[in-house]
Amino acid sequence: MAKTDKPTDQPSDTKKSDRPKARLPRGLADRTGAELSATRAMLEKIRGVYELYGFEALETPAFEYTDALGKFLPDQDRPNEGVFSFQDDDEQWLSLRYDLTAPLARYVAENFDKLPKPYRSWRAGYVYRNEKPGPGRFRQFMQFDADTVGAPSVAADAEICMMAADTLEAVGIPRGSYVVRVNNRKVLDGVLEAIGLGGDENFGRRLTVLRAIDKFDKFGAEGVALLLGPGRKDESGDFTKGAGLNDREIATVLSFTSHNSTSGAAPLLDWKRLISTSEIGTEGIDELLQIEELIQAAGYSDRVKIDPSVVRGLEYYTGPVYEAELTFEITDEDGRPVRFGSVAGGGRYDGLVARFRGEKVPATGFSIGVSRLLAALAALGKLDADAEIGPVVVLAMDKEPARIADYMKMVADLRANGIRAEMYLGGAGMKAQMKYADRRGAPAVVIQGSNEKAAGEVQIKDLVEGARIAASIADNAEYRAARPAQLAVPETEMVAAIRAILERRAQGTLGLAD
RNA sequence: GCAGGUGUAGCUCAGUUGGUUAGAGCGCCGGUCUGUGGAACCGGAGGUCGGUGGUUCGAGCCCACCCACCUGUACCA
Repeated sequence: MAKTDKPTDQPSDTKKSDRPKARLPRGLADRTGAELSATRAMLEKIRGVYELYGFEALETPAFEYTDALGKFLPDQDRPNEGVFSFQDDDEQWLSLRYDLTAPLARYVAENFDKLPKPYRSWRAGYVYRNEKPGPGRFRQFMQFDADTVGAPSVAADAEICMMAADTLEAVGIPRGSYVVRVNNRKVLDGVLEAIGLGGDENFGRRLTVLRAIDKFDKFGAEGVALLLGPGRKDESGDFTKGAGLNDREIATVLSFTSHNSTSGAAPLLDWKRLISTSEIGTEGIDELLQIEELIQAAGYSDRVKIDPSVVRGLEYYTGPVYEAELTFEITDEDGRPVRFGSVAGGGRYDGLVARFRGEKVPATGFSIGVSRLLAALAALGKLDADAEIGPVVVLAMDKEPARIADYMKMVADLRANGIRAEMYLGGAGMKAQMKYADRRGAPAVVIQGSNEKAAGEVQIKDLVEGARIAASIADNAEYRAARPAQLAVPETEMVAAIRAILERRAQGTLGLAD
């Protein structure tokens, strides 16, 4: 920008206070190079597993009619509570999807007659939730779902649990560093019945109890007991009201849910005796026994385990529920342990399609939180995070049109040979151009001033090698004079020389681990 | 939503008992340089001190309200 001595020379006709502030809305994120390619690679791996299991692709739009999405209808005062909503020309409410299951239910209901049953599909895409963002929690995030619609058998549930395990391993989570935990909502219902919380009038308290159980991994048995009983006070002194159960009832609930993940039929049979008075509970246990049997037969017992503390979506799931949890711990930069917890979850939702069709359509599905899984992989060091190799940069040493044409020709030659290349298009001098090339991650630059031009040569500098050599040169004058990792070649050999550098770089990357 | 905390340049922070034109380091942009990334030197951009209102001759500093962010918690399809 030109030097100015008067503020009236402002190039913009807007006053500073009128200019918008360049800022990202909270809870959203920009993503660039390495992260994007890592995401792409991960999505490909997940897709590979899903398709191997026989699921087919489906894409639905980012928004739907609000009533098709479910119970989160906007009201006049707070139309965007929880979901982002807006009105169409004809006043109908539309909402951004908050998961990929509700749109699937709509799609299946709308196309029911055309689809093979069971219908097995996968979907990947961004979903939107208008809630308070936090670390690792965004208002736009990606999910990757697979669902089987029209299959009443628990074999469909067992299959999805096994697929979840295969998927986590495919993206690089080692066996033993995760567990897929399975429960059955019917068992929890049976427990609730056993402590006298059956019936419509206890709906609210049932929710409170289930929410308390869901906090097991966060607060432990004592914390959950407080939430089941009188309530719990957190670190800031804020108080959470409890479910008001008495000691015996609390003990009953905990006798189920405080078990760690298990496998084998024995504990299940114990639990079955405990809730033998409850018909629904007994049914739930029987389903879990079947799942356990299928999992054992397929050899997944070390990865997929029964765990009666899994709760998941409260008013949503009707049978088996599952959750994939990462079990390793990582410490953050402050040395505090970070748990990633659940990276995927799902369950059976026999009521969702019925909303549209009246008749029950049993379905079971599973959703991976792509962003969270990606963060976990990054922490594990499992991301293919080789820094992207930038383009070869041809420096614009002279700015006359004829010379620019020369540089453009060089770039064209490189591109014709499949080498990523560009001419420096900015207005700055050579030093700034070198900085630019450095920042772009360029493997090499091509330099041709008038001297080189007269000699029919170009200077080619290997930036990676150059940086290495430069590290041992302290004095600036010496550094400049040395021109490290730079060689002059005839113009006709420019492409070959660049290619040699790129090949050396590609090999060097493998050995750079030390 | 609730509870607690924090707001001065892109980042990390100074800023006297309230007193002229709000500073530093790092970063950023450019130059010194027919030339070379890092280093050095020189120059530059960048702040209505989170916002609004109040007290005062005078507010970055005091008061009120609001907003944003952080931590915990609630909710989470």
